[in-house]
Amino acid sequence: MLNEADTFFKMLADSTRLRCLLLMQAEGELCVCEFSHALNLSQPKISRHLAHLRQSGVIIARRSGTWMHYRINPELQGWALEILQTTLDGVSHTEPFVSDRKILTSMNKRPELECCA
Amino acid sequence: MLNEADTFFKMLADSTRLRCLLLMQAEGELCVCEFSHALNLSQPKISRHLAHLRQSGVIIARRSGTWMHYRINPELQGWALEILQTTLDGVSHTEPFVSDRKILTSMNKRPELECCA
DNA sequence: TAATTATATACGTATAACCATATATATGGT
DNA sequence: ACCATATATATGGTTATACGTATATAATTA
Repeated sequence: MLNEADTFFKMLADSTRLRCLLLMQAEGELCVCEFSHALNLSQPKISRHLAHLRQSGVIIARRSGTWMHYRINPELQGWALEILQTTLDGVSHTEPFVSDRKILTSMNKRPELECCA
Repeated sequence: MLNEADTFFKMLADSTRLRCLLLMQAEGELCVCEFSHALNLSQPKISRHLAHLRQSGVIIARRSGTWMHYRINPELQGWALEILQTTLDGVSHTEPFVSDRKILTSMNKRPELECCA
């Protein structure tokens, strides 16, 4: 997918998806429970949006045990990757993005940070 | 408007609006008849999308006689302006953007290029 | 004032997007 | 096999978006 530029922007046009994307852009790989905790949104809601992002090719997934880890697709076209970074730089100091990162980094029992990566 | 980043991306998430925006980003100020001609889309369709872009603050308008000239809002936040340029650079060599510009520049009787700017 | 050109809006409809809740699957451990 | 945890999907309802067509407004000119 992602032949069409407007498809890429559709993925950024929902606040839940944008928060997830910028969290990944800032922090790298994250799993569903981390998104759910950081954004304080239900697991099905997060999961559905991540599935959406994955289907459109913006992110990729990796399973590790029961955890699914998601990250920005490094094979995205250069301009798309650049836009993600520009957006992060532009809005990372504003809400809700500040809180999202803060809550994430203060989360304990994060899967990635334990044994099982 | 445009407090919210996802609102900005919503504006880019429709192919008609994206084509109009990139045409403005590339060519500067344009009027409705030029969009309608270049994209080969009906006047009401173009006009409605431009109104949408204007309401969200992404573009601004200037009247000159019967013509309405639209252009990218120069007071957009820096990151938003940067994204428009990055997008243009990234996709301007692909369809439908190539054709749009080609048809625009080969259009005769363009208002801006005559007396009445 | 009437006609013409350029643009904007209104109306009805179709489709798509999002949501909350409930349930299903998948993995690992006992 | 059973249970617990992590994640995914399905269902039904609500709202938002986009569309084509018709019509309205706004400015210009005769």
